[in-house]
Amino acid sequence: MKQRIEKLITNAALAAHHNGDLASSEIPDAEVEEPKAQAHGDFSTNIAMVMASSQKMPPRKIAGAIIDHLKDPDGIIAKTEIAGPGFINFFLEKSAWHPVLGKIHDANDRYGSSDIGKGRKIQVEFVSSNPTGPLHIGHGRGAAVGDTVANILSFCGYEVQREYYINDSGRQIRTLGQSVLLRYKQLHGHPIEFPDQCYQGAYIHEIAAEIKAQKGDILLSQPEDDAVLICARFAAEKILRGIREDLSFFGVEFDRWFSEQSLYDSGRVDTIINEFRNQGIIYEKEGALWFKTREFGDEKDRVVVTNDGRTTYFASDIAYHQDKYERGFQRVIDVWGADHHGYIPRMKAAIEACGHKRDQFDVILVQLVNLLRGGEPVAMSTRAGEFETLGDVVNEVGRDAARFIFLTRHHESALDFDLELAKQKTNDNPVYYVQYVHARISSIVRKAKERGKNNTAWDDTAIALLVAPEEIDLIKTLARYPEVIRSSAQTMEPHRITFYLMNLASVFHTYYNKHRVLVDDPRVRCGRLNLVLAVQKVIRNGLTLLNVSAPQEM
RNA sequence: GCGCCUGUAGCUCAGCCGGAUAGAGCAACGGACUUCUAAUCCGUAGGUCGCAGGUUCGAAUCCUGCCAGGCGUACCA
Repeated sequence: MKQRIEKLITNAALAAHHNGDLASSEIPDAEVEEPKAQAHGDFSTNIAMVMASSQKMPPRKIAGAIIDHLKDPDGIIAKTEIAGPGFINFFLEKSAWHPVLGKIHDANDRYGSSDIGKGRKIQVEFVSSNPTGPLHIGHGRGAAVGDTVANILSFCGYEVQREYYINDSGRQIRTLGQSVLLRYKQLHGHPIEFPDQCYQGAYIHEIAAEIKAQKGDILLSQPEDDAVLICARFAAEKILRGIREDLSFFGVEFDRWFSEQSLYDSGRVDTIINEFRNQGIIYEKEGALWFKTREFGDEKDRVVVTNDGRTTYFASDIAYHQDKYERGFQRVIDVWGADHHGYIPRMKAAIEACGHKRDQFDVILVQLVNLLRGGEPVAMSTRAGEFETLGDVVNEVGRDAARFIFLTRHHESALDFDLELAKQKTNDNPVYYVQYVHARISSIVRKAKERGKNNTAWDDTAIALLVAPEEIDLIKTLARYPEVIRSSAQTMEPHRITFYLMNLASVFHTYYNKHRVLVDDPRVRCGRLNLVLAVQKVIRNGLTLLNVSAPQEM
């Protein structure tokens, strides 16, 4: 609808120019918004004010010229007015809104989808938690954001791939092996000293016990390095299995699990380091190899190989991201914890050094989650190994509530996640508020069938009877949905959909409390049934993007 | 020190590529169930948009400086 109005305005401005009413041919794209105040109409534009300087005319006069040339062949505009310093306000006929329902009816579960992605390949990499411990609630937020962004982009015509990068190489994996081996020795009655930097959690004990059950005391007689490696591999595999299970339980499925170690095994890391060396963007200093990220806008150069010959995490990350583009992705999106934001400039540098554009790489930063129970913070120290895992949380509050709550904030705002609140089935808890709409409408449809009053055959004359203010409000809200999806895709902000759904739910509940759907007049009933069915479709559509269920009853 | 993020109603947050009188939920208070699910709705009240300048016809929104909180600033990941 908004786009239609924009078109009418642009055409009118062009016509005004051809007629000599507007001097300059410089016609900016009309920007149309929905005014906050109802008195300002259904839509308004500031185009006359924007054009004032280039046209060298007072805004209100420009507005007048545009209105004079406005063509409205479909008769959707009831009234226009020039207001304030030069706004043009549009008041629409109620009948202008009715076709929206037809569109939803026809598009069904594709309503709101678009082709802005034009089939371009895009990759979303998210979670990518080290396999050194179970996922915690912060990873859950990253998972919800990444998964939903992927859904939205796919809905908007991108070819999306979801990927999880497994950091299965390097020091932290070795530390994991050492931690397990120590606990294993302890189980065999050896006195041990357990260093602070080792992983403290109870799961380390469990893994050690499993190894003991499978292998007995055989590791005790092996060289330390071998034993550590065996423990590391065993533990990482086991933990990764748990991570997959937790994610799957949370409704997240990846297209690919990409191993960091594979980049070393295939020699990719060495290759890129040599390439950069030949290009002169990697140099040696004090025994280490440095990548000139400064030349690409970073504040200082970064080490890729340490002076004792170990590659850094950054080195494999360069190879990894290069590989992504070689797989044909035009755009790459990484979802990171906000505490990694300092890493962005060097990653952008790497992207550019590999011959790609900086804006082909985006990072979505996700702020931390404070886990609370009844307002009291829950201890969450990974080092001490005291935490509730994502699995525990999802188990306790349910997948729907967890996913929805993660998306009730802008991803860069810190989020308080209260376990008690998340379980509450009241309107403190927005998930149920939205799901309730779906259930209520399902109930209406069931009742209609029971009473044999379920004729919903499309009938323009029945739709035309939807003229109550609450009905028009509802249709207007439904009309906004495609725009919300588009902006959500463009900004990669999934919370826009969550907010939209809460708003749609609110408008629906208001309508529900004021009007009855199953009235005696068959045509009014048919029109209203079609209206609520459209609401139900959009609610389901939006919840599906969030991967939250749309229940038939509650 | 430098960089990034945040600061909007008592609380939790939207709005931020400039628009008209700044929004929602919760909490508070007062109402609405013989009806299609009260997990709902209606009403009242609540604000120096951190502070100070600047740009503009117009600033919560853009720019500068300051204040407060968080994070980062490794030959860690």
